[in-house]
Amino acid sequence: MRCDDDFEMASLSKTAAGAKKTYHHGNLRAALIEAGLELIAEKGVRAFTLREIGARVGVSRMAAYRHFADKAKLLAAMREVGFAKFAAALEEGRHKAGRGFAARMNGMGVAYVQFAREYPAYFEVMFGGAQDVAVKAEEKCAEEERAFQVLEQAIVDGQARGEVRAGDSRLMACAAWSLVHGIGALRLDQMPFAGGMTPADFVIACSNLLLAGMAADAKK
Amino acid sequence: MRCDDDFEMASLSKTAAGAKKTYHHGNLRAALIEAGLELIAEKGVRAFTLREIGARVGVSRMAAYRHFADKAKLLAAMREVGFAKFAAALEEGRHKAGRGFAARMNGMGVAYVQFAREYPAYFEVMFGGAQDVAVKAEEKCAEEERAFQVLEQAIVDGQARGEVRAGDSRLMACAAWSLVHGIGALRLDQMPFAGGMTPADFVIACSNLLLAGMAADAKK
DNA sequence: ACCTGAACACCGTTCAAGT
DNA sequence: ACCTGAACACCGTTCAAGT
Repeated sequence: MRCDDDFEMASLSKTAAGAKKTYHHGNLRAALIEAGLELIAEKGVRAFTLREIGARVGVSRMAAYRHFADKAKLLAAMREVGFAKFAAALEEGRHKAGRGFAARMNGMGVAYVQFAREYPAYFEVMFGGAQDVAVKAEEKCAEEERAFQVLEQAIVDGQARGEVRAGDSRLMACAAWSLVHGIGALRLDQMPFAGGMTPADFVIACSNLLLAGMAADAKK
Repeated sequence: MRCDDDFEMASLSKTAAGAKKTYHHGNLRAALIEAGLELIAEKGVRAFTLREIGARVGVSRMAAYRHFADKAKLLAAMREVGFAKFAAALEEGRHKAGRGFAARMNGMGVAYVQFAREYPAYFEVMFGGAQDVAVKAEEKCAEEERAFQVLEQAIVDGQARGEVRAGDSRLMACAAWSLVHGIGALRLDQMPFAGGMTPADFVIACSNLLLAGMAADAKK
């Protein structure tokens, strides 16, 4: 009943410039990625189907196979785009913050959780269980590693300036990453909190507890 | 080709006692839950289908509808069982640990991550993105709340005994929960670490950083 | 090269029956 | 009550064509 829709196949110009580029000329790939993200944002990963994406873009359900070997490969491409955006968001969070170690870490932490809230579709594709085992193997995309490096570098810098205790910087980066990831994944920042705390304040309050333990003058 | 398997429908006695109870006598519900967990453990949530589960238990693909309104309701039942098991694991982790605040928190943290590793099927059902929006609404099952209470109580106790700094115990519980959840969800404890650190050691090292910041004598 | 329709082996769910 | 088969509207993916 809603299968034979067959709606306007001629709607081609949807680029920002309004250029009349058709999908026959090279932008199908990007259009599929974008449509996939929109679909997930609207209806969740469960609704992510090649047929629906094709319909949204205005091509047959088989067109995607010209650009991606299978559904998993499209998801992997979306992951890559997501991590690039994510790494940029973390870097911006650090840059907009003050110059101190704690300020930078808090800035990145808030950016991390904000990203999860603002782009749930990306977050779901990047960290959700949508990928099957085959995709999990090749999970390590370059942009993911870069995002982690942004965080670890802040800790190394903090140690160099004597603001952070000595020790394995990678371990500390993992701890900081895990903390904010947990908040974002469990959406804890959106729970009602005493004192009408904003989501950002909540993240900073949690982050400060960990930072106090990572400080150069921390006990033990 | 592997559709018409139709293998032995007479395999009924699978209970621990070996009793000859058939699924016609009341244990179909539990059998479906168990088969669902096994299926997810073997092939991931993607492979979780009512048809396959029915085949494993030896009933038609429609039998499940006698006990669950739809697929989501079966998943919700599995969630409930999972959180009960999880809350018990956290409590055991606290009990087996020493009497100090840090020991208890570390014990629960290790138990949390160990649960994620040991029962990935439960963890996936409990926290994964498998649930669609409709299920997310009724997400708050009683056992989940209980698991959180176990953690928060440890912090309240720590404050009462002067081991933990003053402040919102719920916020601190959220921070501790988030930290170990992030480790478990991202499987960070299974990354190769310098010095041949065991998964449990890794969790404790991360946990100690946060605990230092939560201590009564922490700076700031 | 890039796109398509038909076909195949799967899904969840509804419905009308069977015991 | 509890279970079943047939049917319906969906899936991903393969294959043989179309331009």
